[in-house]
Amino acid sequence: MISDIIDDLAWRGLIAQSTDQGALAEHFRTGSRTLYSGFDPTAPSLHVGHLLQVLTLRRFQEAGHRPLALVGGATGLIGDPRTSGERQLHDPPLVASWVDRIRGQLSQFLDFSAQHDASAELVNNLDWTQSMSAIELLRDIGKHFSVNRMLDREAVAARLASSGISYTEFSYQLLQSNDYLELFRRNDCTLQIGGSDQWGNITAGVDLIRRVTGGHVHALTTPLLTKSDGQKFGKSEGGAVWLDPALTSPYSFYQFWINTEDTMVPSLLRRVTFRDREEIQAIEADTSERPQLRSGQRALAEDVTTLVHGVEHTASVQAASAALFGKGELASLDSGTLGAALTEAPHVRVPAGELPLVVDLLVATELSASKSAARRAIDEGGAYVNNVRLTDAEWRPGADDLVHGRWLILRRGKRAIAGVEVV
RNA sequence: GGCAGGUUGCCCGAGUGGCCAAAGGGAGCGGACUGUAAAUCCGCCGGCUCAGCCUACGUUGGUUCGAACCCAACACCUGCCA
Repeated sequence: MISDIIDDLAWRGLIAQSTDQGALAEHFRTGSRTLYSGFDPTAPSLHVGHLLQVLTLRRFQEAGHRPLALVGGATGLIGDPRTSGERQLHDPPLVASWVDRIRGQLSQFLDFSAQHDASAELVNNLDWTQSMSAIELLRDIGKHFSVNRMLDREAVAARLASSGISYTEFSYQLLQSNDYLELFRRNDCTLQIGGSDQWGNITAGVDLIRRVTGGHVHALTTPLLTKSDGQKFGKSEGGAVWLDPALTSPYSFYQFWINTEDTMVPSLLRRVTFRDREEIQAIEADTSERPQLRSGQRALAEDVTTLVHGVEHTASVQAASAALFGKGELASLDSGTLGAALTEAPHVRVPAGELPLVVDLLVATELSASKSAARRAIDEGGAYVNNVRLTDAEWRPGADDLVHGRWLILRRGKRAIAGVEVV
């Protein structure tokens, strides 16, 4: 157990902003506390961007505190203002189905049977928001909010200056603040954590609690993960990296972390793994001395994939990655190893007989988005079959080209590999 | 409600009758280098039955041999006024 959780978070680079850090540290040093973080159901799954919050809840729990994971069944129906523009409202039944899926995902990261007072709990703000009347919201909650201050919030200000903002989204802050108030009353919850973009919403809750109850509670935000060029972290091949294996396969998930750029390895190891300081510092040293070994990326990918997909899947995708990206010839792998590796990677099955044109196979395996893109890849010298560069877009593989009589290994560029199994 | 401006490809943005699948930038992709990294350089970057054709510049209709560009109506956005 970590004796000083706040100190540990600071070392890990997980504190972007907080209310009085001395008081916060003291608060968590002197007893088992309850904290929460909220997750709005805006999609059927959480993605890697949410991971930081979930794992930070877990760190608090491992330090003996009680985490509440809130799913925004109510706030998800409203939508937190984004600078980019008004969100599209989703139908309540759809949001409800997302709530269920996200509850399941959250539950795998926290311990619900913990001893003492540290057992985690899942809560849904729809439970207390649904029954609230308009009068209650406006009189009991709204009266404590200054529109002047709400307008100062970055996302709101940006929207006012550009596309405008609906009353619906403008009201979001009231609901989130009320969540904090509710959890403070029900569970003596005294800390809310979130991404640094949530600072305004969280401190609004802190203020509300003080005004309504006189109570003093805390706020802590984690830095948003960004790449070295300032780009948003967590996108892969144009899409989000999801935690749901049906949306992002464990193989792709593992590959995402393996491809982490060197400069991000130290901060990610600290932020998303549970290794201790000595170990992380050793890995960092090794990564800077012998970066080509990618030991930091490997540790990172292994740990995060294990957290999200479990030990077994991690072992499978590690073996697959080692086979597909190993130095040896793919054809020298035995049939079982190759088959297992290609099954983890994206793959398609085609019937024996005359095989499709290679451009069609590139599309079928989603290595290329269209036939034009596939032809382009071949023209540019970026497409390979069985590690041999293709030169003819009209090429059609024959029986002789199959490895072990039934496999074709397709590759686009250096990293994207897919299998074709002839059955 | 009135007046003005705007709506272009994944994003930003130029284009105001034929030379426009549409400048430039970003993102993305490939190649070279390397380490499944970053940076850099080069190339690509709507689709297809690919020397051609089809879709596309808010929507619908019109003018024209020909429209992203002109006209009309509608929708939405922004600003100013009420």
